[in-house]
Amino acid sequence: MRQDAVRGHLDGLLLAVLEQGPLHGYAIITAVQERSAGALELRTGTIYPALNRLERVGLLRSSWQSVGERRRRCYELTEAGQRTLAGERTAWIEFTTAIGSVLNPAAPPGFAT
Amino acid sequence: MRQDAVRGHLDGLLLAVLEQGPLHGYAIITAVQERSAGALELRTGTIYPALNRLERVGLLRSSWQSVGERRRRCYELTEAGQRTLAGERTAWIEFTTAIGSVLNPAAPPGFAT
DNA sequence: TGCTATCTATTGGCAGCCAATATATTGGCT
DNA sequence: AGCCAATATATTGGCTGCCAATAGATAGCA
Repeated sequence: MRQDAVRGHLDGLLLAVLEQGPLHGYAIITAVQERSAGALELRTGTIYPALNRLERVGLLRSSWQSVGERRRRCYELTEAGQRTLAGERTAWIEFTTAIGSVLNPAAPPGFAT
Repeated sequence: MRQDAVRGHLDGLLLAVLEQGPLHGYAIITAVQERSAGALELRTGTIYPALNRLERVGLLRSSWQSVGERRRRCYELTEAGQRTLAGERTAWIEFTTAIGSVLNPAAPPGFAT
């Protein structure tokens, strides 16, 4: 998988893994990795700025937690984030439909199978 | 549809529309537009450099044609281009599978429907 | 005489992800 | 005790690759 593959779809990925409950940054990376069967390996330089941006625009909310001496910053979806996630899913379908129909055109009308 | 949406998939689109026969640049734009039901509107600044690049690396071959006074540059797939197209289709499936499985996770094992 | 469609082409810009880098804790293995 | 991998957060600079803007030419129609 091309490293740059998530370009344009990162927000949707982040929102999606946070849908089922709060996660901290490192856990988000592993969650995306697991759910994509290892295909998508996000880097810290990719997600931390993105998470900050998503919080800044009100799609996420964060809070610091402590596990012993270790601090974690947990992110969770806001209501706006949930609505945006729904929009991202719709956009994803439109996107794959568009590209897919060019890449694999349907048989023309009247084409006998 | 985001304008920037084809990023990373442009080559596949160009190769795919050329699979069924040679086309010139302008016709490629309309072909992509039609096959995507209007969703994808490529610009000249997008495709001409891309077509040149694909020819330079041997995936396309071009020839000038004349229709009256008007000149057209027709592109067609080389054999390498056909092989690359097949690879692009495989990569597309892997890509959509990866993103899709994160965006819309399958029900976990044991989840009663 | 314009306006739209057809046709090719180049350049600069910039959005957005990544590599590299920095820092610190924790737990297991030897 | 010492080392290393895993866990955890964060920033910066850079580059890829598409797009907007621009340019120019022919053709047909109102």
